[in-house]
Amino acid sequence: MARAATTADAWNAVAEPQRRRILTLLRGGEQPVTEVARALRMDQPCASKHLRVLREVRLVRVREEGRRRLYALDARGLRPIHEWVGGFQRFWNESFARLDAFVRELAEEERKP
Amino acid sequence: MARAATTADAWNAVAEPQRRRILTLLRGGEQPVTEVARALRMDQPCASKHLRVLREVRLVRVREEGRRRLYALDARGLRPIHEWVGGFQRFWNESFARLDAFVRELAEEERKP
DNA sequence: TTGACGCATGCCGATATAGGAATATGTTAT
DNA sequence: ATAACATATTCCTATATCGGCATGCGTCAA
Repeated sequence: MARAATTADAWNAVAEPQRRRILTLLRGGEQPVTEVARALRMDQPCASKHLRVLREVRLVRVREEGRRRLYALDARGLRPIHEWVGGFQRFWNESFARLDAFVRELAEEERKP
Repeated sequence: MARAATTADAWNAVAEPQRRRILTLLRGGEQPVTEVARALRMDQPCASKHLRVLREVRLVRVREEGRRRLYALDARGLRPIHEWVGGFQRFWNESFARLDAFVRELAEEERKP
């Protein structure tokens, strides 16, 4: 079995930094492809392809307006990610506490060997 | 350019469901490889490889104890993900009509700084 | 010492990228 | 009808998976 497709789910789609930049940009409102490309300094086919991935996992919606296609954010698919990661919240604070304790321990041993 | 390595960052590491299951399991405390494999019904080499990825992106730490290696959660790398996704929180509960309103609000604030 | 155990790594195969260039499709304007 | 514009798609190449399976390599026990 190969690696999961980027279109498999929001997790895979969002693992790509360019696509995250697109989503961030779209928080400012819907944008046509060319504008996305210009704002993020990528060429148009590249933007189209990333937007397609985002569309397939439903993180963006498209609206046709004349010859342009306006892409808009649909962040609902990010919610499960936020919730899953949120389940670790207490562990990253705890990690700091443990690390601090460990570091102090080391310093203590250093002082009186 | 090919797709980013799974070891490129926490985003890519965590895009794989099996690895997410491992992290969830490790919230219950450190575990040796075989135990991870048993609990998640994967074979040992598979567990080892996933754990290696998680180790390379520093989402887990290893501690050697005799012939076993105890893997422990280090959730700090999840924090940036939580924060980034959290930036979209206001966008997923609201209906899209409200979202439009919000966008206009932003534009308004932009106009008069 | 000889196994048995715990774990990591190597190889294979099928699949899927991301970006770049060229091109196809479709819409508006002249 | 034709040109200009906006977007999507196709072809290409290099690279990296993920799971199975076999194997290598320390470490502990009899």
